[in-house]
Amino acid sequence: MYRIGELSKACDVKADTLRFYEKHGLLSPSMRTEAGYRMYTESDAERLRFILRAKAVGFTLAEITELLSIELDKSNWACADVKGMVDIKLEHVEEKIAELNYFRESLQRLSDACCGGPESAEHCSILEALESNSAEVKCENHTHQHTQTEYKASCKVKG
Amino acid sequence: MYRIGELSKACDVKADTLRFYEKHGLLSPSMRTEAGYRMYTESDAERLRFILRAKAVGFTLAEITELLSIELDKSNWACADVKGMVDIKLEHVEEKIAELNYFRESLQRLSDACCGGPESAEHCSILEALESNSAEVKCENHTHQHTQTEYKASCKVKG
DNA sequence: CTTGACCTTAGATTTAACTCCAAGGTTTAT
DNA sequence: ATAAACCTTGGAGTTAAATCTAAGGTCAAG
Repeated sequence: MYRIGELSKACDVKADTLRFYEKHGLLSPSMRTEAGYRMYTESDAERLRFILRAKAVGFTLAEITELLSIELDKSNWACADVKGMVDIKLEHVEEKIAELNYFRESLQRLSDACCGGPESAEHCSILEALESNSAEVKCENHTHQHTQTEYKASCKVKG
Repeated sequence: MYRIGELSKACDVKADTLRFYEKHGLLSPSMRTEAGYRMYTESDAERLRFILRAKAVGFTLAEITELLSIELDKSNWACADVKGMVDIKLEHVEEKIAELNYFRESLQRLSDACCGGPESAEHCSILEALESNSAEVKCENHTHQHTQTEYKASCKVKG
């Protein structure tokens, strides 16, 4: 059992945010002490972590509420309805994964290109890395100085 | 070359949003007509698509600005600095991908469980699907009615 | 038995990211 | 040549998601 300050510290959110989530129906403490203090269980903490993860990948609180509402228990939902709902979310998530893979590949290409070798190239921005799908994308320092000695070895200047 | 309304329609954003992005340094039209109309090139459109993709996976405009600023051209950046910056973003993206995979697996498990067969189970919410890493997660309709006949066939009622 | 670190509520304020509005200039179609 | 459909700017308003403030109650330590 955590008091609001403890949970807030443990999950790196403000206590105010937890009260805000409660007011908006995302997360309510499982109990209150006699004095009215909120007491959160491990399962509440679990739910909070879910919310924070979902937020981190771009779901809005409204969408998260919807995700969390996917529960059959004692409801009158047809399981086909639930399945449909889940499958829509699933598609949504898969799209996001595809987009992130696109970013990852582009960033990787950019990272590999930079200081990766002595080859010359002009493709030195994210956007150029994105546009290009060739292996040609190489980045080499043209005019800029290297100030951090520990990295100098890996960066060769074109003569 | 697109006028603001054309680009806005093509990318499904408001013209106001494009002006907003311009004011905040994310995207400026490559030129203006004599009358002051904004004219966007294909490359501007490319940049806009990048912004929108990044937004969709949870980057803030400030982070996107930073991503877009990763350009070496004529700068005094040491390429090690740029590489460091890119690698940090890369880690960030990889974390997001990991989180989304976690969602995807959970949703998939939930989807598979629902209406997947006649077995009984109580694990019918996202949170329960998340907690569980066993194959036991099966969802079957207990008390709810099926109203959509086209789905009835795939849902078996426990007698 | 009080000091300081916690907690409570209600409500005001902030921040990011739009979104809208007013007053007016430009283009295009009839 | 004029109405409809564009565009311009500056500034105000909105929404989501916190974050802060004020006024006070609770609790463990010294």
